[in-house]
Amino acid sequence: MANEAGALCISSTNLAEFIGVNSCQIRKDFSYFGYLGIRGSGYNIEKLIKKIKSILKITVVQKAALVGVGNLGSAILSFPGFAVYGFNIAAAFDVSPQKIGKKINNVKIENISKLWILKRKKVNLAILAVPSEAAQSTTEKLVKAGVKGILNFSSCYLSVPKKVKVITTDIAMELARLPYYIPAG
Amino acid sequence: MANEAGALCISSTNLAEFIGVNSCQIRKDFSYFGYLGIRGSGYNIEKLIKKIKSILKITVVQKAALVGVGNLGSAILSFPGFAVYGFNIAAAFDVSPQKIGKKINNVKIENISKLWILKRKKVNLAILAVPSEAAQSTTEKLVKAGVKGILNFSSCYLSVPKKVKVITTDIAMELARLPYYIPAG
DNA sequence: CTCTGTGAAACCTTTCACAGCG
DNA sequence: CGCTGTGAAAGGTTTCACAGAG
Repeated sequence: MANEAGALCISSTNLAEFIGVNSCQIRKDFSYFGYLGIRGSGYNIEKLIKKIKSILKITVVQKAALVGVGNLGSAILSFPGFAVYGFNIAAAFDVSPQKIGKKINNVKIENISKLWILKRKKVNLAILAVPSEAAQSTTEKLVKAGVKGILNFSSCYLSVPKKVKVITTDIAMELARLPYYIPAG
Repeated sequence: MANEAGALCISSTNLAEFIGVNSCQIRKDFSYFGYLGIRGSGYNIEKLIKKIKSILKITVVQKAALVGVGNLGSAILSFPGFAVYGFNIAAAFDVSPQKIGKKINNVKIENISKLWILKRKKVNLAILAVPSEAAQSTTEKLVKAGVKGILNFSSCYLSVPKKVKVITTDIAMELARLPYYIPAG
């Protein structure tokens, strides 16, 4: 049984169709996680979610800091989607005196010079939404504050020690990928 | 000669180091574009940029529409980064009467029921920043309005005709990828 | 009979290593 | 001598096809 709300299981064929890939892709990938399907019925959805969350290490609530409360940063602070994956924006920082002290979505904006408190607060993850010019220097402060993972929204390459992981997502570049697929006319 | 500001050429080794990949990767990839390097000196930077822009079809200014002027949508409207790739946000749409008629960054927010004007305005690209519940139905309206490419910020899969290209970028999912790389402790 | 899990085959990407141009 | 461009080798991923569990 593999269908809409209330279903306990989903087959590789159904799941593949749903996300637009081939069904053996799903089976091969899941097989690397061990035996988690039931022959004849498919994959138990709850078990699958638990397994994926445990692989991604998002079983417990993860604290993240936001650095740079401009337009994008404010949008991120108000973004409801993080809760789905169990994220909690535990702190926000900016340089602008007009912003420091204000609260957005119940998170108080701190002076960026106080980044070191992340170490004490045991915040491992940071979302970097500062202008490109400030990206590398802010990254270095984050690394000093003990941050181990950075989600970088600036369009530049960040140089970090090997133990720190950076994921860059450049909105303008994503948009720039679209015209390639569109026939002229 | 391949170095800082003012340089005309960059070698595969330099470029590779700069973006964190292997140099033969660069040479092999560029070789598919034809002969564009100069043995002994490297790749002419200006020529390289032109070539990449022509492949991506971003040599002329591309018009894009924004749909959904919430927190994220407003941030996108004020985002200066699109100009780098020659994008122009030519129109913005929302459902909320409080927002319709207002201007952000010199773009007037229109009623979403007027999406059809995109056809007349020859806008091929749309940035979708509406709540997940509205994503599929808004997509269908965009397709009817002749949009050929959609940059989707909602976390859901969009079903579209084959001739339409969707690129999804889920901010929360990007953040969810980070903990995997971080050793427990 | 349905659907998983998996070897084997096909396909694709990355790296090596070097001939040869500027 | 420096650096590109490229065959060949290595490495990785996707698809096929089917045995066998439920």
